[in-house]
Amino acid sequence: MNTRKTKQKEIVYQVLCQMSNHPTIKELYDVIHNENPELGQATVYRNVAKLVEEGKVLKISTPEGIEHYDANCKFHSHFLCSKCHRIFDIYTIESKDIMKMVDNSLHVSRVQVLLEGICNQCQSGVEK
Amino acid sequence: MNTRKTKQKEIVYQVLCQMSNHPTIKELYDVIHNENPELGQATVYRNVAKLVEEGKVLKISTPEGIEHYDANCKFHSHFLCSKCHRIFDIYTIESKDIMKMVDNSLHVSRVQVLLEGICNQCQSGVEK
DNA sequence: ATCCTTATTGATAATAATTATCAATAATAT
DNA sequence: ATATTATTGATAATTATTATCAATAAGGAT
Repeated sequence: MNTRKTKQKEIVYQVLCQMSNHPTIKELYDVIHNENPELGQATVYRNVAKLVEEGKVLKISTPEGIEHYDANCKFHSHFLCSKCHRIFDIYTIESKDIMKMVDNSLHVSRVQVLLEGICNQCQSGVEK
Repeated sequence: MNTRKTKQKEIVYQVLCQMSNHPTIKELYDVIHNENPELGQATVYRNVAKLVEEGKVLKISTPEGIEHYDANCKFHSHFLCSKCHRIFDIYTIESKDIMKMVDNSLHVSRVQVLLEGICNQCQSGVEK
């Protein structure tokens, strides 16, 4: 007996799966806590960390500091809007095409591509 | 008169330029503070942030949480070793090749590529 | 060169994010 | 059903970053 299946961990994972906006821990916790007031935030931290270790959840690091999380672990890239700070998915980049550009003596287990710029909506003047 | 040239800012930049190991703020501060005991850490935080804004310094975000900084702003990618946690430069990836894979209606101002894996040295069993 | 204005600094307090602690609870092997 | 111990919940502790504010100094004006 080394790792146990708990209601809390299942809730954390399920809620994250339903969120497609790459939430921060805080945003994830708020949603979870709303429907499960007894589920504490330390538990959210612990379980998200475990899910990341297990490879079931992706941690997205941006230059804006706070980490975002994504239950979609199939390779894809992200676009961060410097204005509205939202993260969008980019599916047109293939990891194998990036790997072609890397010396194959390197043992690469993960590739993360982050684009930064102004999203179409912010570009077209729709103000915050 | 809007922004001033200060000794402190110059020191922060020069020391970072001499460090090729992508230091964290703490590592940068330690080196700076060693030779300039009067230069406080809030000043390092402030000036690094300014240099990043001005585009003279690059902020590198990794899934390990803390930010690293790089005075080399010419496009290049990074390889993070999951074992020794060092960051290596990768020069074989071209940003224009990545941009070819992105819908060109998107206004992209920066591209960040991070590879994760085990570096050659850790791979070959040289223990920590 | 001296004076003025105010951006910047240094020291530290405040805030925010994350991790550690620990008794109580609950998952699972026996 | 019982025993073992991983996990939880609540909170304290820690760490990282930002804000505050009086003192300093950059650099334009005189």
